[in-house]
Amino acid sequence: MQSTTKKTEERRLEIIKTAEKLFKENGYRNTPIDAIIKEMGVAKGTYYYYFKSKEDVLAAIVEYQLNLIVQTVEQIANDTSLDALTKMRLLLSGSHIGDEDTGEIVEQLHLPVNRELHEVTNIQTVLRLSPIFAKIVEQGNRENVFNTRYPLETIQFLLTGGQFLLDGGLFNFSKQEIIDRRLAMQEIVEKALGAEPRTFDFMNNKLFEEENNE
Amino acid sequence: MQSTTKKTEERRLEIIKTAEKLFKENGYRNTPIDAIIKEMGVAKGTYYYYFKSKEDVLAAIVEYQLNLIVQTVEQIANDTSLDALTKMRLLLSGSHIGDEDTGEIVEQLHLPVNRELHEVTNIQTVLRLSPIFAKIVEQGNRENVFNTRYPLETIQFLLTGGQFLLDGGLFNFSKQEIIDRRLAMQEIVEKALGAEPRTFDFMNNKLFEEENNE
DNA sequence: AAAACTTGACTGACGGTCAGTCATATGGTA
DNA sequence: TACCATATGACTGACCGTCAGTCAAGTTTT
Repeated sequence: MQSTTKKTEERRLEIIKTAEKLFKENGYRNTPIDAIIKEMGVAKGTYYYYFKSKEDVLAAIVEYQLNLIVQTVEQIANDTSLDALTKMRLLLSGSHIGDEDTGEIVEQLHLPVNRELHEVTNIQTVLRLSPIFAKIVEQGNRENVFNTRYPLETIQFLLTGGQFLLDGGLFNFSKQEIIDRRLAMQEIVEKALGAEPRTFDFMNNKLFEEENNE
Repeated sequence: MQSTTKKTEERRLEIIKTAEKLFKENGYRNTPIDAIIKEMGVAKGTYYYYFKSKEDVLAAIVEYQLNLIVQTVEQIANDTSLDALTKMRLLLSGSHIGDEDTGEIVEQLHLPVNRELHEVTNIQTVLRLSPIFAKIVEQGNRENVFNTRYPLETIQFLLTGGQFLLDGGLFNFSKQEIIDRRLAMQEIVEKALGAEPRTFDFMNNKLFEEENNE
């Protein structure tokens, strides 16, 4: 029973990973299920034994990626030895939150062809991360580095803005436009959370290191 | 020649309106082009004479609706007799920006079935309204009621948050959750624009009048 | 033997194409 | 003015290819 379950889980994961790869290469719409099963060398029915629809595997991909991220974020958020600002720095310094897993493929993600992928990811990201971040904000309130009346709602708003406007790949901004928006976002975050100006400088650290690369 | 051209425009609009109606009733995906042409009593080819794809008419619907809104917004924004805060009040008081045209149908729009409709609408709304609002913010800076370093980027962030989180129908929030988020949003807007607290009270006026209805 | 898993041919829906029809307009000719 | 030829734009609907999803039957595992 255990080995079966494990095997089943493996198959499921194999489909997820294969689909993820193909979706990122060619886009969700341009990837027929036939392509996935051909790549895997299995029959159509096998796919539908594990997933009930095409969208279903999309949701699974997002859930899988997001679980990894949530794990990391939660670990930091729950570390009682860290103050709120340190937690924020660890979570937000460098580039986007979602980068950890997707990493080098991020470029491909920005194809207009991948709207479906983004859409689901963005919404889920906001919904799952906001309660965790809200805890940190509350901690920051207690530590007197933040001053926020509605921690959850505020962080949810900020995450939404950041996710959809910057990380989501929905808007096709140029490199410079992204920089401008990230700088503005830092100010908005500081003001919204009631933190001192420049408290969130770490959000844009890497921006200037990489600025001259292209 | 003129009458021909006009007739052409009418047909195009007829398709847009028919498609809009069916999309809102049954969702974008669940509305085959065959349904649109059947409703109109024309042939498939007629549709493709005016639109090159199914997505094409979606974009046209959004463009049409948005043009109406942009017109209204621009009129207020360009009124030299109004100060920035009055403009903001006129544009933001009451409920969502996008309500003017969609109005009573808003409920239907919240079906999960209409993601495609939202997505395009949301993005376009942000892109087209942000430069106009930015002008108002700059005016507010000059009038010393606002204090914003990055007017365009800030307003774009705020619009994105508001649009996707609240107006977009992407998140299925309950009535109470929406109220909480709108209250939080007011504070964020005030802080981000550097306005005095409660300056944007008008954003949530109608909230409390309607609160007891359901 | 039962249950879990796999197969792949098949179906139906649907987006999109295209050769062709028809009414009206334009314009040349006598 | 009457007549014919040519062009144009709107429209038709049969047809095609793709693809998500089904299912009855087979194979493997427990």
